[in-house]
Amino acid sequence: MTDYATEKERASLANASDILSLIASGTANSRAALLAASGMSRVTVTQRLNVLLGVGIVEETLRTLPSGGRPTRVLGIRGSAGYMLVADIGETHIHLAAMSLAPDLLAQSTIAFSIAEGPVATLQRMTGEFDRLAAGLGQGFLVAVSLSMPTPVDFKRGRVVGPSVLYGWDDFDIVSWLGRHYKAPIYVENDVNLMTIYEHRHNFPLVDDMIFIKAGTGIGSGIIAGGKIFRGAQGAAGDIGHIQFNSPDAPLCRCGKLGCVEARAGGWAIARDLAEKGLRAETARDVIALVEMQKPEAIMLLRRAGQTIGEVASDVVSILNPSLIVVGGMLARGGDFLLSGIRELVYQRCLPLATGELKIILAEPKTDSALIGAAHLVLDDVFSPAKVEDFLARFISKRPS
Amino acid sequence: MTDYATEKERASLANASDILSLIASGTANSRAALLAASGMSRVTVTQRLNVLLGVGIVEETLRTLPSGGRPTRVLGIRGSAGYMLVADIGETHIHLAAMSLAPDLLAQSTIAFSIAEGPVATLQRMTGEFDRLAAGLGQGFLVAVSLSMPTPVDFKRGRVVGPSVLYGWDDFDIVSWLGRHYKAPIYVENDVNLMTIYEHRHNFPLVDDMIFIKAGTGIGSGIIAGGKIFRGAQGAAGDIGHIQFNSPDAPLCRCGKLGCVEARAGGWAIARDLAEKGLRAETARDVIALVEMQKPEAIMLLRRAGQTIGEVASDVVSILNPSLIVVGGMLARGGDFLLSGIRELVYQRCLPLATGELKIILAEPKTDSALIGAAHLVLDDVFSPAKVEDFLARFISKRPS
DNA sequence: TCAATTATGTAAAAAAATATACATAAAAAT
DNA sequence: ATTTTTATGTATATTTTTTTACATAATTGA
Repeated sequence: MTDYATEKERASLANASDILSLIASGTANSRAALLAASGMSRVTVTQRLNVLLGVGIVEETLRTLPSGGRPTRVLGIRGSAGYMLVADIGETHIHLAAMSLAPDLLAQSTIAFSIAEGPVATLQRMTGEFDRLAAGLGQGFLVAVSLSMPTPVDFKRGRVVGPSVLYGWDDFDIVSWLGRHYKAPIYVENDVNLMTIYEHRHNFPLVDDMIFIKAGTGIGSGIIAGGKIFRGAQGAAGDIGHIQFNSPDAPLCRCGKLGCVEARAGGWAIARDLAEKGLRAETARDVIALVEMQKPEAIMLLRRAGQTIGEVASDVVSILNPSLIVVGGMLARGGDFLLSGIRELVYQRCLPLATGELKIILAEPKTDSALIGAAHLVLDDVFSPAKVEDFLARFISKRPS
Repeated sequence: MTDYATEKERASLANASDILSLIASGTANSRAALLAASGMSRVTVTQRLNVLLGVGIVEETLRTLPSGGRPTRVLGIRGSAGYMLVADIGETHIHLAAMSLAPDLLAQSTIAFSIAEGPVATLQRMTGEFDRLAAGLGQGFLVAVSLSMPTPVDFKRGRVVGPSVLYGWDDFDIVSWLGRHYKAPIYVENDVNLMTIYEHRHNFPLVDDMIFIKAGTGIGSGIIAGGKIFRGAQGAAGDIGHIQFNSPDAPLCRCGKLGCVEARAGGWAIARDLAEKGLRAETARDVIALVEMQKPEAIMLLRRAGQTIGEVASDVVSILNPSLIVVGGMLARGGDFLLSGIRELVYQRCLPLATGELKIILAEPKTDSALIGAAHLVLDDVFSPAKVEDFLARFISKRPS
């Protein structure tokens, strides 16, 4: 008898998946909108939605929308229906967290990390910490694990690729390793792409074509093309830090080439130039500290860095014609000192057609944007039309009943 | 009685639209594949497919695929089910054609054109010529009209945008004007994007991320990102001709800026430099003629142009990480003299991660690739899941019965 | 040649979805 | 307060789709 009921439930849930996807993506957030968006009859929508409400993956929010008549009751994913484990691996620390499906931070912690540590030891310590965080939540459904890496990542294969600052991680099969520990999808993505996803999903969900530039110790960017993150063939898209400009004084980059953007405008390059002038600076943070102390040398170099970034940004604008550029990373805390140079070069170099509607703005300083981006990445993928059915199957079989 | 039958037919056709879309996109090309791809039952697929075969929009091709058992009968759009009117507006001529849905050339003609002529007079002459071409086909179903423009185009709005070489076309509502003459969708797109679509759909349909560079009198490019043409916010994406490089000898560009790629490596720039050296050259064609005559000056300048294009191509590779770059346009007829410089700079400047799998090749010389691209654009859009239903409705109401 | 394999068609029964018609609910507009 | 408007629920008849079961078709491989 129970078996029969479960069978029934399984079948209903499979059918309900397209509705769940519409709700999760924000395409439709009410019964009326679901009717229009799904093309199904009201009876069917009602019935399937009730299944989703019944198993607790969707909820009626407290919010309503005025409609001219009876207000629309807003539907949404139930944040507490499951949790994600996310981690942002930096160059000195790893920031770990458990997040709800809202996505909201449920619990977090930070552990030390050395780029020399190697993947196995690191992942072992991470799973230990993840397990501790998860235990604090009590029972719950693990939706996915999602990692932010400070290196290029081949997203499809779930691996660090290319010469990386992380020793021993190149081509290490992170997904398989973590897959032995967690029976849930594992995502691995580059930190700049995740910060880009955060800015897009969290702040500018309606902008279809935008760029996020991270100006920190290094310089990188992420691309939203047609509303989706664009990764390129190897996941290396947006790598603007090592675009070269010729000039008589082209400085040597840490990649071994001359005149890279990063060697001119990255935090480490500015720190190098400041040190030459006798000021103590090693990191992007030090540079910003000096700028905030109004040191003229630091301000001048940050302005010049803005121009260099503007030079490469103008290439990006000519090639991609975005409608928005968001500038983040530690150097963005230098505010207009950085931004004005970027704007100057972009408006000087690009054709009016491309700059007419273009906005170039600063990101809010936010230390955990990659972490939240990692959560958004999970939600976008797990609830996508192609995968939502798998999600639901896992959800009903694993949820505490 | 006939009314009832028509009602029935209409309803069946609306349901059959998703199957038509799968066939047209190449996602499924057999009954078995349709079963798998559509998720519908065999009975339903058979029935709907029979409707499509019955009205003559789909056909069983002569081709079969070995399967290990009974061979798969391959399905496809019936080429003669309708025709498209396409035109490639160049700077001195307009190339017009009627094309089948294959897409194959059914009839074509060329008329003179002056960039000073203005849109109304031009479109009037074009419709006259289109009507003549269509009359030669006898009765038939007009699927769409599609135009290739030698200027930036805002595809969504169907208009020429930005300062253009065509006087009076800027912001002229081409779609509305032609819409009064033809009761069919009207498409207007930039020629480089259409050449890009041609290369992608015709030669490299499986490549998801590629760039087409047109090196002719001017220099432009088109971007395929995630398997689709990428246009950017204003349709200006791929505009690499006016990316600037600093150098002491930066030449003046026709856009008014100094040091643009086009002013260094465009056909007009090379002709300018050749003329300075006493050789007679005005167009990209003249330049290639001199190269084919083995004139050392011309070869040298073409090589150098290749390096300049390689410089901007390396920016594109860093930003987009494509897996293929196709180089076309008149200058591409210079073969390795152009290509080697491009390759040299890209491999020198880009990180191995981005260049490891990258292929850089020449396009086949083909004068009507924009024209065929214009046809592919129509087919991709008209049979897209979102629009295929409209297509079918128009098809049954207008087809000769 | 014959078995194995995959492709494809279809009748009949069962299941699912829709259309129709009639409800109630909760706000804004009057 | 009452009407209007939009949101939403549901029983019933009807229509559509799927499932099941049994076919035939056209190859490859033993």
